[in-house]
Amino acid sequence: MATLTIHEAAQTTGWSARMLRYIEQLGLVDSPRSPSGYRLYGPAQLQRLRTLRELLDAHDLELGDVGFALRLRKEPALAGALDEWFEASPRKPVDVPDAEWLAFEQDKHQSLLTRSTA
Amino acid sequence: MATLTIHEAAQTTGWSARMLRYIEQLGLVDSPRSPSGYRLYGPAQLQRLRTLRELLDAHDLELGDVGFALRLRKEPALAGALDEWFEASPRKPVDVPDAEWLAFEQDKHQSLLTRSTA
DNA sequence: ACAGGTCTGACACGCTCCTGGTAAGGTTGG
DNA sequence: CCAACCTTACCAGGAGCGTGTCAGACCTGT
Repeated sequence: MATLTIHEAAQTTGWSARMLRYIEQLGLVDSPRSPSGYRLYGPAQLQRLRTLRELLDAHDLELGDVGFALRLRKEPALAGALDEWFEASPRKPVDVPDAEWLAFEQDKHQSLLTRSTA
Repeated sequence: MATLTIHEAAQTTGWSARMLRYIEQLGLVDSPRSPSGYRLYGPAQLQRLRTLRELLDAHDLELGDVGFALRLRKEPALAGALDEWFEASPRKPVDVPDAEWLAFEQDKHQSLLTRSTA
C-alpha cells in the first residue's frame, strides 16, 4: 500500500504531525481520508509537502504567506484589486459603481480644500 | 503649494502619522522629501493612501498582506516558484534528480523500518 | 480485547506584527 | 530666539501566528 499515516508522513517529510494538520487547515495540502477519517498520504501529497518545505526555505516564506498566495488564486477579485492598486495611476475600482466613484473623486478635493482652509 | 506635511496628510487620509511612516517603511507609499528631510504628500500620495484604505476594508486585508503582494511583484522568481507549486499535479520536483527521488521512495520504507526497530 | 495509533478541540508559550507613545535633536516661520 | 513642527530610534502592549501538548473518543491489527 502506498499510503502513509500522518506520523509516517511526518517522518518522511520533516514536518510534525501537528503541522501537517495545520497545513491542511490552511488549505495548502489536504490528504484524502480513510473511511473512518484517518488522513492518508500518498506520493502526491508527500511530494507536495516536500516541495512546500523547499519553497519556504528557498524564498524565506512562511506558511501564512503561501496561504495568502492561495487566497489570491481563489479570489480573482482580490487579485484584480491589488493589480489595480499597484498600477501607479489608479482608475476606478472594479466593483464601485460610477456614481459612487465620482462622489469620492469630488469629495477628495472637497476635503482637501476644507482642510487647507481650516 | 499642494503638498501636505505628515500630520496634515494623516488628517485627510484617516491614517495616523505613525502609520504613514510605517506604510512607507513597507514600501507601499513613499513620499518625496523636502531638502531637509520632511515628508511631502501630494495629491498622488494622498490618492494612493485613500485607495489603500479602501482596498484593505473591501477585502479584509492587512498591510502585511499588501506588503507581500508587493514582494510578489518585485521578486518574479518568488511568484514563479509559487505558480509552480500551485500547479496541482506535481510530478518530480524540478530540481531533484531522478536518482534522489527514487532513493527517497526506497528510503521511505527503509526509514520506517529502522525507526520502528530503533 | 488490548496496545497503540488517529481524530478533533482546546490551552499555552514564544514570536512577530501593528500601533501608539516618547525622547533627543534638526527645521521653520514669526 | 522661541514655539511648533518634523526627523529617527527606541520601548510597550494587544493581537495573531506557529508549534507543542494534552484529553477524550474512536479505529486497527494481532
